[in-house]
Amino acid sequence: MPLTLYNTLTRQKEPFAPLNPPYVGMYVCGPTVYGDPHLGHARAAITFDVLYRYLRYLGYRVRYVRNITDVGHLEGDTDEGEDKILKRARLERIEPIEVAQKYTALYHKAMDALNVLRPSIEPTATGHIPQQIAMIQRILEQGYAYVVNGSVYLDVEKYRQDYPYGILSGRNIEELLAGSRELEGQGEKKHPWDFALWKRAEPTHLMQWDSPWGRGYPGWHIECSAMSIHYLGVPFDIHGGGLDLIFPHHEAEIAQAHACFGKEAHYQARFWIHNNLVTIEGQKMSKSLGNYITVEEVFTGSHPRLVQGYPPMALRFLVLQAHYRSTLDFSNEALRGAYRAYLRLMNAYHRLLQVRPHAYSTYMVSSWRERVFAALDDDLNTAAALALFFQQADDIIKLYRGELLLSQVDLELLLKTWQEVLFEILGLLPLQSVEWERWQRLVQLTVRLRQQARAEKNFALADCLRDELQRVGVKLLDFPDETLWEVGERA
RNA sequence: GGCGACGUGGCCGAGCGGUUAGGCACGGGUCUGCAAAACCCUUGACGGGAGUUCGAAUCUCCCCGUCGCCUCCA
Repeated sequence: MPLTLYNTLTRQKEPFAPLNPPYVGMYVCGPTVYGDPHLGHARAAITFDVLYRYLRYLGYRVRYVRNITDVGHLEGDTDEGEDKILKRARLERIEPIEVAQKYTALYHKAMDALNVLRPSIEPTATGHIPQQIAMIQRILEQGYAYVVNGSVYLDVEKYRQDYPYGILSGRNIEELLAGSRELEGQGEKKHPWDFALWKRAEPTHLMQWDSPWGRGYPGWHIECSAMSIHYLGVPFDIHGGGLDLIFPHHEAEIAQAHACFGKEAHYQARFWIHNNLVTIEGQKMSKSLGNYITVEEVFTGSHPRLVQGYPPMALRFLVLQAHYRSTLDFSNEALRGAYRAYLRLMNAYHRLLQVRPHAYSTYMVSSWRERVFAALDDDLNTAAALALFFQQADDIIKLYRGELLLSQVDLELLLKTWQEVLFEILGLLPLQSVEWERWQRLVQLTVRLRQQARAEKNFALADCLRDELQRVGVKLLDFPDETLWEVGERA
């Protein structure tokens, strides 16, 4: 079965096939770097990280472009709004570019911790002003934009005569207009739904560039069109982002692509993929509401709503346990559950590494493996795929103890599936650290000492050792003939 | 007001016409020096109502509720 993905554009799952196999062009809207990376950033990054990893696993040569937005995006919806990065710069009393650099670094740090692979290309908006200007110029030449007072706007009314505006979001312009609030400060535009491609800058505006229309800065949506098309051509295979970007951001991108390149642009991308949002106790998390939890806070537990901190993989696992198109409600309980579940799987993996093959198998591995990949192929159903691993986790200790048997071939296939899916595709990290080997030997020694104490009926000492091990996060499994151990939560 | 999504057992979360999802937590039992783990067993679910169907958590309609987008946001 081929990989199928839900396409927002067509509102259905479609088999994925690249335009120019084996190459795949994928563009994902990255962060606007003016604040600490939060749970929403983590979810989006992990979602598309898994898609990226899976496409590569399937043998595609993927060029993955994820931008850094380091300019523009006004606070309000009027011409007088303040650029968010500039506002941050003013608050922190640093240069705008320092704001961008600082938060880009924090974003990278957080994503690295979550084992999110860096994209092939990570372009910045400020680094691609010429491409944006060129695109705007061409849109003007095609007659789909107009210049007013040093600003350039996309003429949606004109565009609608030739292309469907609202195709991605399912929006109807008349209704949109009727239902929208009265907006102030839009005097320059011919119609309220026109949007800026280029904005005239006041002399005091800190970030501005020369353009054919005077000093100014790019509009809200042009950077993604310009950069994606610059690196991937048009149309390209996959365009991704958060659900909240569908309108107006992605709708505007499609319009810009058509306005610039005509029907050849073909909705800019074949597949439009959107991940759902993270909620906190059922409520939307957003920068503007100020109720967001940062990735760093999850690690340290230093947020009023967090009971304690958890390692990065707990968060990654939590994200993976939900389908990317469902909302994910974040809570202490959910995070704790995810961490425990992660530990259980990783302990099973380490046990699996120690299993010895036998002459024959007592159960089938290949059919299980097929079901795992069928889940991934079904619109990246990571939750269903993980569920299948828990099924196996129960059997691994039996394999280890010889209560179930696998042949060399089956055992290798099982191990390969665990490694490929859990680590390579889902991007989880195993428990090992640089200290793992040394740590393991110390635990082993302590376990043996306890066994000896038990043999001598020195239960006080034996229980003391057990409690101490528990405190550093070692869980003991006593069998009649041996004692095994695995990694648990720290007491 | 328009567009869209969703309501699944204590919590999280798959399923999209008929088979146990799964995870976390919980109860009883076996085992154990005591525990843990394991195993066995049990409990407990599909917001409400009507309809389609041999059969619905899954399709249709209505109602209730929640959330998102329509303004920057992943």
